[in-house]
Amino acid sequence: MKRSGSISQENYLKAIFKLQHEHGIASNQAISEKLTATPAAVTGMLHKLTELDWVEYTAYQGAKLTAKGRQIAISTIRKHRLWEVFLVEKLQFKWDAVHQWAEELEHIGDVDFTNRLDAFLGCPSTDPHGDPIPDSNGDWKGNERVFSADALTRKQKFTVRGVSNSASDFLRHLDALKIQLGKHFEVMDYFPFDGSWEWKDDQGISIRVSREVAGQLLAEAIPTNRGNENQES
Amino acid sequence: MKRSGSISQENYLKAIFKLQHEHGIASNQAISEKLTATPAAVTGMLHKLTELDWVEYTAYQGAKLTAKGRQIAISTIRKHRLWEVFLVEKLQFKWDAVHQWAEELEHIGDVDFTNRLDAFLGCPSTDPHGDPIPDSNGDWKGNERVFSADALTRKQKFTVRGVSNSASDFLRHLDALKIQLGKHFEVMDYFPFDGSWEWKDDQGISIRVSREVAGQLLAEAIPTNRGNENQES
DNA sequence: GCAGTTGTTTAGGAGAGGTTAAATATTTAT
DNA sequence: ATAAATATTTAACCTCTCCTAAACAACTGC
Ligand SMILES: [Mn+2]
Ligand SMILES: [Mn+2]
Ligand SMILES: [Mn+2]
Ligand SMILES: [Mn+2]
Repeated sequence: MKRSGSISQENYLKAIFKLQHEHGIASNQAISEKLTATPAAVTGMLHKLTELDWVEYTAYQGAKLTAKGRQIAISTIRKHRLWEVFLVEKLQFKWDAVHQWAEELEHIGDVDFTNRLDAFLGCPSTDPHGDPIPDSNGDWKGNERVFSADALTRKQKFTVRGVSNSASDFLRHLDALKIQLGKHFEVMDYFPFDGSWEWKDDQGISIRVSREVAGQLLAEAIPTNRGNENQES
Repeated sequence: MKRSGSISQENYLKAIFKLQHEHGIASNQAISEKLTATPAAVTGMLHKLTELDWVEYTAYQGAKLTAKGRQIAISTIRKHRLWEVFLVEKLQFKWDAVHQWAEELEHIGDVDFTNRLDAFLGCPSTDPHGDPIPDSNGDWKGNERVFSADALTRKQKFTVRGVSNSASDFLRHLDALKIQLGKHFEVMDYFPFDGSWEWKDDQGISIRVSREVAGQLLAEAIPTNRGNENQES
């Protein structure tokens, strides 16, 4: 089995998929920004994707994926995230360096290939940035208990679960702060003056975290332990 | 660092590299057959590659790689063969199924990426078809003791070292004959009538091998053991 | 409700990499 | 040496995906 669509088409479907989740519909402009193409190019491609029946598109309104389009988008995202796991776990890339390569690798391989990669990696459920990896049926479980770290409250203990921004400079900044996925912190203080925080890690080491950082970090609250130590399964 | 040339350009350089080895120069027709493109397309691309200084090309004569062209070709071949090892060793693909995917994967990754992949795979020296894998300097050691299996002589013991044809149907035929790389055989008989052979493996199991098969198998002779059992290191 | 701003589409065109068919070179055979 | 066969190049055109500039639709403010 060959690639579903061209590389460019798969990139469009992926972009529309993500925008549809955020805004219900993917506007021409939003797509054009996400793919750094001109709005004119987007209009042209939307016509083609409509022809292929992968997108439903009303002029001046925006685009939504059809069932087939969504399937292709999800399978591309699945491949992207699996390759990212491969790059970090097997090739020892840092998490800020994998996106560019995954952006190319995601267009390679059919269902069988992807399932083999998945199995080889031990069927991971999230990628190096905490994003869920769809299974071979295109299903995944979002973690509903995850929320933006700027919604934390004093004394709250939490686990870092993901980032809502995978830009290299942000990820390297997290490295500098020694913030990694899975790490536990406790909220020590909040400073309304600039929206910054003080968090303390397991070793009792405190870090100062800016509003910008907290706003793009995803956290999961750890229930206050009442005679029950291990919340992690 | 990004890709050296476009995917198409890399495919041309690879084809020219191989043809140059076989015939000293890559003719338009040979290239066109190897890439299943029309001769007209080849002429066009040779002009472009000449512009880039990756190829030296004389009209009606043929093409040869420049130093830079050879470097790109070798690095592409290195990636191709490393990915093939990955697909067989890590994703459990059969050796007849890896070429198609490697043909796409070979265009991904820079020098650092490739070296990481190489290290992860344990710096293999040959791919699943016995072909040598260039190191990061573009050097590799060909095995001079390897020759075509149709040049064997009766009573000769040998090791299967490679295939000179990686087509799926040939590889599956070898699977059916239980012929694998590294396996030892002894030549029991040769039948001039149809050029076929009888070979016996380690377990004393005999197989009949056609002229076509022997002609595309690469063997390495095992020196007749004079009080020296293990020739393999 | 109408002007202005903003977003979208259309028109025209570019470049990369192909194709087919015709024109040329080159090689082979007589 | 010349005619025929074969290989290569050129010419014209195609598809894909992108671009810029101009036309057009849809919102916004008042
Ligand atoms: Mn991509
Ligand atoms: Mn990711
Ligand atoms: Mn290729
Ligand atoms: Mn191979």
